[in-house]
Amino acid sequence: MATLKDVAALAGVSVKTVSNVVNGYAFVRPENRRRVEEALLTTGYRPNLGARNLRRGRTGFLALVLPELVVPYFAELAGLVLQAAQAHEWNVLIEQTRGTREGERATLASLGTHLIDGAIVSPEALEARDFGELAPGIPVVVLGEHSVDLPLDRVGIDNVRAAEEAVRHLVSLGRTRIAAIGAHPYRGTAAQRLRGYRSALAAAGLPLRDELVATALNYHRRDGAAAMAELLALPEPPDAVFCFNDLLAVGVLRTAAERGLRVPEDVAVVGFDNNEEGGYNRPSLTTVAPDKAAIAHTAVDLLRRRVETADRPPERVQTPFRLEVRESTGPASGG
Amino acid sequence: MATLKDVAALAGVSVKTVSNVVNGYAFVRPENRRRVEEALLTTGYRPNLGARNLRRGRTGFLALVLPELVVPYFAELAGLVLQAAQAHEWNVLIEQTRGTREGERATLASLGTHLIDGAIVSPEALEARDFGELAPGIPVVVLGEHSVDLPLDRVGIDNVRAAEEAVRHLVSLGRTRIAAIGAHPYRGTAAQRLRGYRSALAAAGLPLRDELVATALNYHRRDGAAAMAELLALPEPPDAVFCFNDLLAVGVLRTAAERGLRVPEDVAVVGFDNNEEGGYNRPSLTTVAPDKAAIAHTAVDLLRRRVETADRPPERVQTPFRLEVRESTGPASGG
DNA sequence: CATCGTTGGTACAACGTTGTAAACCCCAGG
DNA sequence: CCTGGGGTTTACAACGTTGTACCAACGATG
Repeated sequence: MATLKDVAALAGVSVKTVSNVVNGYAFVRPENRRRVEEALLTTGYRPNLGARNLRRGRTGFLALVLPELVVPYFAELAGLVLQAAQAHEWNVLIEQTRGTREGERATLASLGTHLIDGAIVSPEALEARDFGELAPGIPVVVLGEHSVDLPLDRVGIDNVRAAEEAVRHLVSLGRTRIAAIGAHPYRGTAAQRLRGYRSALAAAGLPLRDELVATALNYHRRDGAAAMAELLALPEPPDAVFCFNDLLAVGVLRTAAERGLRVPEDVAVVGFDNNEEGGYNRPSLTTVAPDKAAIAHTAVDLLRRRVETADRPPERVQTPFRLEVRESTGPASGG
Repeated sequence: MATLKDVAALAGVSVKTVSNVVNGYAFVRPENRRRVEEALLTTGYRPNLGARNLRRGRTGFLALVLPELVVPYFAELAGLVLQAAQAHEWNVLIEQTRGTREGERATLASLGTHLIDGAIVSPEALEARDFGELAPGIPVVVLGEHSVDLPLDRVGIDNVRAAEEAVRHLVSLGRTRIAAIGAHPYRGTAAQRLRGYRSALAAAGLPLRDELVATALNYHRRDGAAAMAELLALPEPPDAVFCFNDLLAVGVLRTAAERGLRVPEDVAVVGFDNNEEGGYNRPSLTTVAPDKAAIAHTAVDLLRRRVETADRPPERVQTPFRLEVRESTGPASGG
């Protein structure tokens, strides 16, 4: 593969002159510029980014740390981050943590090797000190809530308000036994959504029943199905379910259908994330729809600014969301 | 961030001795080794991979080129490739092409910049010459079929046989008007699956009806829904549909339900890819299930061998698949 | 004609790492 | 005492790029 040296030899100029042409330096004699450009074409020169970055002190890489790509929310988000990063000439390195604290710690630890300019991290189980100890000096932007407050840039929606809106919607349909699926021992977003759920119930004057709050250690379809099975075994089963993500809701819909329940007539269901999948379900899924493109774009932009000037106070950006009302809480269902 | 030089200064030895310790060179005096290791700890040294790779001529990166992450099949595959690559100490760079020829050309072209050791490419619209011209000398493994035969390593299932098996299954249910959705002007896999569809019909003595073969320029849910709407507008609509991927099938199921058709009683539906989503649909989706883990693992391994020895004859590896029979072709449905 | 500023070009060093080769030390053997 | 040969360490160059400093040529100015 051709290097600057090869091009220079062919064009009969110095290496630096070729470098100047490549980088658009103004003062090059037309004659030389022509010769260099010709040589560039015939050799098919492409800059060695590794060397360039070594020299420039930047790597051109950005890490995107997330639990797993099979979860549609993260797949969609990753796609959008890829696009946003492209605009800033960043290559994206995706790392899966499998959502475990060990996985997340290991990933963060392997980050500190000069090969990335910064990281966008979507944590699930991380604790505060993990960041400080394991990724020292690396610019980091955090997606969503996390349990402990850290001086890091952060992007996400207002989960409390979003959950409130979802539950208020169920209340407005006349539902009184509204369950929640997705409580979690240490996930920050889960705590926020639970808080919104509770405050909305309280605001509506509905009682808080512990048996209607189901824990989910994972947020996959099967966990939603399992949780719904337990809720339906209650002496007084719920007439509405608020799920902390769409996958849980899909599992809920499946279980409800298997038990012969009609949605929304017997049980109304609301999800969270607005995965494409939910719109094609039968019934289609009412869901909290965060503006994922805004999240991706904002995260990349925050990271860019953090990389440029490290000594800025950390920012906390809230991106918009809306409630997407569909059949699973609608007036009539196809089911 | 600490460099070898810093560590060397602290330990009172030369840079090379530190390098030797870091790389496990045998002949270092115990006294010096101890001092260096101590200095490594106190400085928190981490090698600059950019520089190391520049020197070694390897980058430690691998590109995964695919149409889009929002398509569950690619998200699942990407997750598995990430895992497989980790075992070989490769970082994975994901590039989205959006499935267009221009996108794929641009991506391949941007690859030739020394920053990756090789690429795993899942092409949709690429033509033969694009590879040769745009990614010269870069080790490439191709996923799935593509139109033109090229001397490149390739991994995939036998799409013809897989499609045959799917259609045979529909025939065995007594269906006679079996439609196919997903024909495509230049996608290699589409051509193969169409061939399997045709040969299975022929083997069963069923007529080939052109109006039952629906083209889909994209393989998203909405395309399946649209194609199904057209098929149902036929004077004699199909009693079974074979979709070239699960997303199309999900769209088909949705449209069928909206028209009040029962699946599988009125129309049986088979998909392709075995996305997790399909198992939770109502009815759950019968589908061709390729062994994605095997595909990912094989692709990474082929690439490793190609990088190590470039002058091997290209290999074509076929990975296993099975037909996953579920409710959408089963005896009874919940719908 | 000397001086100056501008334009165009080059040599060199440096980014952090590792391979090569040479130097150093020490001890055994002649 | 010298020599040889191992173990141990180091200086140097190189990977491909770009910033800095410097040099050369030129026309304009005094």
